Amino acid sequence: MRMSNLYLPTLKETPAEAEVASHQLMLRAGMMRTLTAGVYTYLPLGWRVIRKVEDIVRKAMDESGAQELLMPIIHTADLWKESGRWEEFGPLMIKFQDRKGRDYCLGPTHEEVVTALVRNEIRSYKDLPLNLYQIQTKVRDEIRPRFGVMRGREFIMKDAYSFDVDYEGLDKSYRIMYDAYMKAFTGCGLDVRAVEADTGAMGGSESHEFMVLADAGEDRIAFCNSCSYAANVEKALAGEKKIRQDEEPLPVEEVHTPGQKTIEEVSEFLMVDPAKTIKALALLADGEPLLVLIAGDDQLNEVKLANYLAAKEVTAIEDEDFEKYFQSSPGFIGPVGLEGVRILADLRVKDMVNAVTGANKIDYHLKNVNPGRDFTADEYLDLRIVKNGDLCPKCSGKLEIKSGIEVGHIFKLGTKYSESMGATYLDENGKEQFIVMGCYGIGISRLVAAAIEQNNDDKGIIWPKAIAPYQVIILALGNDEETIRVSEELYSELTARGVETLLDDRKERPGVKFNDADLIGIPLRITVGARSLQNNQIEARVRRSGEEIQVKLDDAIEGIIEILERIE
RNA sequence: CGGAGCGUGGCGCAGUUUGGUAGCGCACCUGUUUUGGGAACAGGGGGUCGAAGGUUCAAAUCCUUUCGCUCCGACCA
Repeated sequence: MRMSNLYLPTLKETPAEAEVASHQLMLRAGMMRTLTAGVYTYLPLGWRVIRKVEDIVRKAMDESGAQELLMPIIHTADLWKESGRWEEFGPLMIKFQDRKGRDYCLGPTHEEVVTALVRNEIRSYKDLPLNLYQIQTKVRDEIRPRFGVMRGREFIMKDAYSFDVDYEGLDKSYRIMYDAYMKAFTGCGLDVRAVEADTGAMGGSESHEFMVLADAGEDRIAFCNSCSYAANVEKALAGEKKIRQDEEPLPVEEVHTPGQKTIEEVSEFLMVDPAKTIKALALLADGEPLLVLIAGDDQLNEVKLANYLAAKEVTAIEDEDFEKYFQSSPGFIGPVGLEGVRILADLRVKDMVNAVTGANKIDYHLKNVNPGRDFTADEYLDLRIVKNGDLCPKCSGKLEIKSGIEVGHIFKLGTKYSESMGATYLDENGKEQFIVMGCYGIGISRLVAAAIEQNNDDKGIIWPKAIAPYQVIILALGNDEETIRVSEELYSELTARGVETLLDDRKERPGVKFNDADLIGIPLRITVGARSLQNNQIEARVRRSGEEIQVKLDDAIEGIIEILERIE
């Protein structure tokens, strides 16, 4: 492609709307433009990268035995009502009506549609296993779209659905997808880690997320420093740490703590370590009041709690509703003497000795509270968010927390959708059975953003070769005859050899060309200009390493291809 | 939805406190000279100051309402 003809509006300045590197660079490098929050147009350069990623993913899927199809974006409401997710997904879906007043939504995901398809076609165990996938635009009215294409309201996703006769088959299908995903991500030149994950709104049993480690990531992942354990902190279990307490339990003491409500305030006021305080959280689990106790220096993991309670919604009790359930006010509640409310406590609370907690009396706390002696929790379980340095649940190592971008997620769904939507087959005995399903997603557009997060410097993007929009960019510096002749020749020969090449033939000054080439991140830059043509040479420069190589003009094409082959 | 901030040519911003009829840099167009890391000079085009209503002789500026965007939380590929 000649850059004089390419629609590539690069920006010298960073648009104010963009905060993270990938968002800024996608705008600056002329890859995309904003229509409204979380909705973007891909310009030619950006779309080329998207298509590169799609092709790599498509190849990995096809090789795994999955088959590509294309499902509609418009979904009928009755399908979603069948699965029970019309209400569950609620405002996340863009809903609308047609001229007859019938309800629809734009597909945020396709379990319903694919299950409706398959239940009509699959009759026999002989038709299974089956894996169907598509690459398509998904629409989700995210509460807070952000970071450009990282969390858009409209995004490109590869979604696959597996159908098996039993759980053993699902395990196999799941493993095949797991491997295909690693292959696809590696093929894109990304450093991706698979981590254990919560199943969330998808339902089902086992689940893994594929994370690109990057500071801009919205997810926190716990890695063990000595074994292979890795999990999203939503899911990560806390290793049980027996705290040896040498202290003798002391008698409970009521202390006046006027206006001291938060753990920080109380621990500072009483001069005790926050780890020796008990945080009491007043919550409503599907309308049921609940007191949750965790150590003052821990945070409640709401996912763990909701999963344990099998609750749809866990929320904090609003200040104005507080009196309905408790005698005191927020900031002064505690488990001692509390009646009529279920108490759940984190395992760490169980071992605490002489702790501080609310006295259930405004402006008072209790010192020297001892679990078991002064109050009884209905249950002790793992409820906290793991922290840096926590024990690994699988071995004796320690956990380290890192940020990551979720580029893929795979789920063992089981029979959640086949049961609610009646997708069955006949087994060898002629008996009707529910199809066992799995679902598997890759955020194609997010993956592009993640790749940029992982590969950039102060000059711009540094594309991994596999997903670079072009492999080589030729800069023609100056408009003397020789420069033009040589760069044109190189351009047409490289193109003929199948090397995707950009020719910067614009009437721009050298500095502009150098900077644009760096900004759009083409892996290999070739500079043609009078300076080195004098010595019958052209210059090659590797974007990532900065390495500069003089290439003899006589054998330039072979030289360029050779360099290109050893670039990652 | 809760908290914070911002809307002024395509992009980045000043002007708003103290009302006086819109400005700077980049980009764009024309010409000349330039040409190895975002050129110089000269000339030029483009903005109902997010929108609506109000106060005033006069509103980008003050008041009310509203829309949009960004950031922090719950959601997720």
